Amino acid sequence: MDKILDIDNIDLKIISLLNEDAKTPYTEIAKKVFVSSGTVHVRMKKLEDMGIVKSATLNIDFSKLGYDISAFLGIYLEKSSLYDNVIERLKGIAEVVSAYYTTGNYSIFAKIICRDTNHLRLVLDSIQKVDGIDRTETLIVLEESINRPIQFFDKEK
Amino acid sequence: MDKILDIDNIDLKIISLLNEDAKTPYTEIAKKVFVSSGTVHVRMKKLEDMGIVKSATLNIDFSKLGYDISAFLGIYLEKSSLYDNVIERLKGIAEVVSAYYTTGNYSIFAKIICRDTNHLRLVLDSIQKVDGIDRTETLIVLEESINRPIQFFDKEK
DNA sequence: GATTAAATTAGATTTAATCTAAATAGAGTT
DNA sequence: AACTCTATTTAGATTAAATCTAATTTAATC
Repeated sequence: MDKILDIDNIDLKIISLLNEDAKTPYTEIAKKVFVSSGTVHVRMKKLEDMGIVKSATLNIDFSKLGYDISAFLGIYLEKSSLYDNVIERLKGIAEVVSAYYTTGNYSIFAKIICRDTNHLRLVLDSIQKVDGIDRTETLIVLEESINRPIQFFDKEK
Repeated sequence: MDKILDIDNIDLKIISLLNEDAKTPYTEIAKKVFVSSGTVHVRMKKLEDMGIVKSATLNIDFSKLGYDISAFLGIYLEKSSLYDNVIERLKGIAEVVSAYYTTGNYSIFAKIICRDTNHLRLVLDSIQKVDGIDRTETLIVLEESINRPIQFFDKEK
């Protein structure tokens, strides 16, 4: 029953290598993991079928694309029962890239990405207008010091 | 001088499409953007050379890999001048996946991913032992309701 | 409208992905 | 231990894509 039991070290190594660069050819992965490229295919197919590997995305430097400001938002709701409604509304705001239900003071914890301070102001306005949102606290990101995938294998040690 | 001027709608469409699925063949991207696959290559090479597209990573369902708990940490430092030192120490903790310098109360805002509550406790312990960290506030993620890339083109409208 | 520079394209070549069938390895049974 | 069944891995063949090059088209400037 436990999905984790179906995953061995070969799977984890494949995931780790592809997580560093998802465009690495399976033939190259195969060499590093000491199996055939066919096996890499079979394993990746399994991982995708199991829903463990969902897709591959680009790692984009948004600031170089003119999206210079990102911010975390702590959102307070009027009633916590409004959670689902508010999430649906947030999905309609393109600048919202993530939203979480978390323990702590906030009802919703979200992240937004904007071009500049003016754009940020517009986005905050549209979020504050969403029915059910009481108030928000904004943590503007001034520096991203760490941003990396989980490390399954400790390289240092 | 402005990097954004070098980027046109073709670039943005290519990025958008590949951001949904980075493994989409360039030939297929080419059809959707109405250019040749050679152009997609040239554009992607340009975007990579400019550092706009940094790499491609897998989108992994960590809970299915046994990493069931993620949490945001608001970290208070004894002195804000200790920022760089503390970041270096956090880089040594495998479970820390991101860390930011933000406005607001916290000196550092970080995210960690753990297997279970016991693992979380161990990681929090090791973080609280880092020299320079005064105290931490933990926001445990109970549900991830939104997690998506920026949408350059509004699909809804 | 001619000239130059830049970007795009088609087509050839190299490389990788994918598929299939055979070989191997593993687990359980007698 | 030999046998059977099953699952996994592999090599090799086929299909498809990436990559490279040279030619063409497009755009910009005079």
